[in-house]
Amino acid sequence: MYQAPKGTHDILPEDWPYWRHVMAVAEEMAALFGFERMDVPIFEATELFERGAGEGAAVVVDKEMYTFQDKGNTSLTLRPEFTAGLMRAYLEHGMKVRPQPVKLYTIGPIFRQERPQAGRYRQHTQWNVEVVGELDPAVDFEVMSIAWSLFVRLGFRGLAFQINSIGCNAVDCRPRYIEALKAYYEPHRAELNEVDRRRLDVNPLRLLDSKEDASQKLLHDAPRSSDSLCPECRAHFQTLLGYLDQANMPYSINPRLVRGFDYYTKTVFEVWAEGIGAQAAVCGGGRYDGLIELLGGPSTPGIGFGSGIERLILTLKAQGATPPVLSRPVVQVSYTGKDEIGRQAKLAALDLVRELRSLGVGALLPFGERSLKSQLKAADKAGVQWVVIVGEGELAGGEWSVRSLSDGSQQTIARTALPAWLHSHIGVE
RNA sequence: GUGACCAUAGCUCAAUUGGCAGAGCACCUGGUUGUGGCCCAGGAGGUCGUGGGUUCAAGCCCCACUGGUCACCCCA
Repeated sequence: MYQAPKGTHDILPEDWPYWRHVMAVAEEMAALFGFERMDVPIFEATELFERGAGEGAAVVVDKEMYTFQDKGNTSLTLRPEFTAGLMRAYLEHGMKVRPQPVKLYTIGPIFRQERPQAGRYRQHTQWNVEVVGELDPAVDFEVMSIAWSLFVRLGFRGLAFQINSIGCNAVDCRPRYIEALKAYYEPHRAELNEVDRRRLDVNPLRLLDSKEDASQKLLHDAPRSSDSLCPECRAHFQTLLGYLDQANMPYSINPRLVRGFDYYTKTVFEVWAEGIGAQAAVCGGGRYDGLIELLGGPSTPGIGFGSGIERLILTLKAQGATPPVLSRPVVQVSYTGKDEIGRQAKLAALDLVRELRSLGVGALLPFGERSLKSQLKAADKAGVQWVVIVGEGELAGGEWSVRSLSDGSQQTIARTALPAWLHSHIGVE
């Protein structure tokens, strides 16, 4: 038997109500905040993602990307994120001539070859929101607000922002902070395990979200990036926190919240919700003022976030939320009879469902040679309100039987009057 | 990539010391010629994840692989 590739999932009919609900609310929020949808290809030139990730992360990134050669020997990669592709499109279409900032969102699958675990898949679907071309902290606030609004609208409980500023690449900002961090940890090198010693050498910021016991103890007194910001980054951060205060949006400054890639600057944030254990974050984002320049464009600020739909649905289910019910057909047209009468009845049923559907009335047609009993059972399971029965007596009299499945009552209605009658009785019990 | 646990019908799970493959739900049919839900009866549905090995005999023991879950690594 074939099975879906590791880390991928089928979305079954019974899951679709959740998907439709989450996507509809995301679209609704985008409209409310004035974001426009823009879609980018599912694969891009490999180099885009490699350069987007920066030198330091290239090795790690390569390892987890789905990269392949096409028949023209071009190296392509299934997108492992949205931001790089969206910024490529921003540059390619000269979007800097549009009114700034450009507010974009997109929804679609992204691909990373990681070991699957709860809420983490090799193919997952992300809602991604970006604002390009404006440095105002109010933009940071706007982006955080749209994420927040989505989760509130979905009814999530236990919501809280985690926020931090990791500064910029100015010498008196993050570089100075990283030196301070190294200076703090270096005397304790012997206490660290192998993984954290490697972090100390390669990516000291990552020591901050280490889950190792020894590092946990050291964390309490470790220097905080938000205390080591240059004047500009400090002012940006303080202004943003002021906006959050004024809006009464709950946050905690999390000095351990960092990002792995060099182009991230200033604001980083996540939203945490009750629900699915180790993966508490329902969205993660940050400011990337260095990215567009890294891709060969003019220095342009940007900020955005991504939120995994699968994880949102897991959270919805864990919190016991149910998506809105979908409208389903309310009528079934059943037919019965032997030989020529059966054929006539089936033809009449075909005509009636066609007419009902053209009036916008959802109608089901049973198939095969099932007994009337079997057809009624199926109607019950399908949840229809009315069953029209066409058989020998009905054909002879020109009046068709209409049975209400809710109370079992049954009446006859003239054939010509039936579509209008049903149309006016939809939803009426 | 590392570690732990796991894999039997569509789903949830049984199967004694290694000795005939099972249940509930779901699906189909029937319970008198044309009437749903409840009930009753019957039916269909399995390479016991895959491939090797041990054994007279393997769902059960051993090995490998594939996949799942959880945590780590990493997290654009």
